Amino acid sequence: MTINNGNNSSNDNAERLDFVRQIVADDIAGGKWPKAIATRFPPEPNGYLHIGHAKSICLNFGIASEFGGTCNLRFDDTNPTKEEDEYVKSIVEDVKWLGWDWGKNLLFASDYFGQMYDWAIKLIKKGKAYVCDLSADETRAYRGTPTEAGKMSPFRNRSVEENIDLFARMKNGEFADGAKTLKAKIDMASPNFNMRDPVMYRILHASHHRTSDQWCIYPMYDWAHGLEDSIEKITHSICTLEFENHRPLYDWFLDELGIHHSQQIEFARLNLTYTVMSKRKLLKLVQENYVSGWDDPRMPTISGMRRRGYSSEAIRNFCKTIGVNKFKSTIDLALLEHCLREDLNKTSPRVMAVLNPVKVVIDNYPQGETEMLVAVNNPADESAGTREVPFSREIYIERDDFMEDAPKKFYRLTPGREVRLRYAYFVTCTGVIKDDDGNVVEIHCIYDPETRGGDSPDGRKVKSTIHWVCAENAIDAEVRLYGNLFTKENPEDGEGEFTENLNPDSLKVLNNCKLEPYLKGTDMLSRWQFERLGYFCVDADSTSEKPVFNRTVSLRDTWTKVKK
RNA sequence: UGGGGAAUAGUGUAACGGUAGCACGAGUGACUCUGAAUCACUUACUCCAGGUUCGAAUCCUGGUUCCCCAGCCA
Repeated sequence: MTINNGNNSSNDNAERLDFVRQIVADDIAGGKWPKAIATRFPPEPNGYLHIGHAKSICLNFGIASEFGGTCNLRFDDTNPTKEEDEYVKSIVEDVKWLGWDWGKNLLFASDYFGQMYDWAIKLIKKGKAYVCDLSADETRAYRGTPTEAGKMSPFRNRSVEENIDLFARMKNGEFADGAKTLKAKIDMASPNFNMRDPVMYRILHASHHRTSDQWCIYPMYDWAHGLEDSIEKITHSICTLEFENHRPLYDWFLDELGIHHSQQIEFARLNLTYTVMSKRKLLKLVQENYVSGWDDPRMPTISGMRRRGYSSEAIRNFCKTIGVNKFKSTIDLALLEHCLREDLNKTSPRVMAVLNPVKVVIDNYPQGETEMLVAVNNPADESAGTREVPFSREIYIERDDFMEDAPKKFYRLTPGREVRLRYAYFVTCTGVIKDDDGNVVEIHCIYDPETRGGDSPDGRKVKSTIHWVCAENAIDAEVRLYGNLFTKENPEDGEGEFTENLNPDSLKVLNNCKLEPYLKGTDMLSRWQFERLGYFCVDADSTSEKPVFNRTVSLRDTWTKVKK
């Protein structure tokens, strides 16, 4: 079966299904689930969402919407020692920003603690669970090794009555943290460690961000997750590869309980070059101040990317492009940037900005005069219209657009050469003024009044067009240029910690940037293309006196390749 | 030296016994009032060895390599 999910551009070609969608399609075709299919995205609120989560979000919500099902946003909040409400808020915001809708189903595993407790009692009564007094160290020792079976806990054969009593007292807080656990009674000789009497509950006298001090015991992932899926009548429980070994246990709990049994399907998590993706590592970057926070624009977090200027459309297209598979792969960051530019090119209005200004004086232009010239807002979108840009005798151009001794391949401004000032005039460089150290501080030009608007009536051509900003009306701005956070494709490479591969030049702040006046008072997060430079967005640090722009991504640049 | 997974151009992903295709990247050229975008072309792939078959990336056998698992984390 193939489906066509509407917003794909490849016309009549039905999209091929990835292996997860294939399973869902087959299940529907075979009538396995008489009602609509149901998926869920189950984050633990112990960190911010990142681009890897976006892959999972797009998979789960995407499948639900393509197959006429539903997708719940469910917090897997079973470990109060690591979870916080701040994370819940950010996750809700990020999923929403990505454009997905969970309807009324904003759910919490902690709401099911009562039901889970009852089911644990049921297993105890069936003789399939017991209270164990072994310490964490002892439990590890009893578990055995890959080649040797584990040993049975001396507490494995307590009576049902004693287990029920002890378990109730665990719940009531009569025992210290770690003193006892509830374990499933399965098979200490199983080659799969997860089946060697896994812990179902541990004692934790910790305050939970939602249930406060109501519970002294908290369920472990393996016990809790399938129950959560079952309660919500999830049909396809999609998770990452490392849970493949856990599937027999997932199935065992649901079968022993005889309750709704959803199918667990595992896919490979996303890896991206030049970035780390584990929450532990991202947390370290935040806590040890390698970055300014979870939403630092260099972070692969959804909030960081949003602040950097990514559109949710670009992220969703990326997730669609990379596909879904069962083996470890690492996506080239260039593909993410391609998806970004593809969207931004269509949607971002163009504007002129000079990041590294040098003054140009047009000697034959009338002193004290200013005129308005018409500029196109977005050549990729005619409906974006035009705007007026002021021009006068003194302007700024990019320092990189001038060279005194230019190589043959350099066709920007150089003494004696005529170039076009975008939407303005042809100008010819007549000379430069330098300071004592030989740095160019001012460039002198003459202009051709006949070329107003940027075209020459005599049909003469210029080799290049450069951008500029009128000196008198320029807005001063700060611009932040971001590079890769790490210097290595795989930040784990090398013998040291991954933080040793941090790129010291991942942030460059430019304080003397000049923007055309059209940009005055622009909205937070609004996205622009600075012509010939890249895509930029307004940062939250902007003030009315000084706007701050983030460079989302540069334009593709064959010139720097030519320079080699 | 136990168990569970997986291998297709540089990267990612299709092909479901019948022409190994697509995207990104890289390269070349065209066009251009953004050295952008756009367009055209080029480049390069089935982990290995056997077998079944008219025909194998696909099925079988045996190997190789990589990933995951011994938290009272998820």
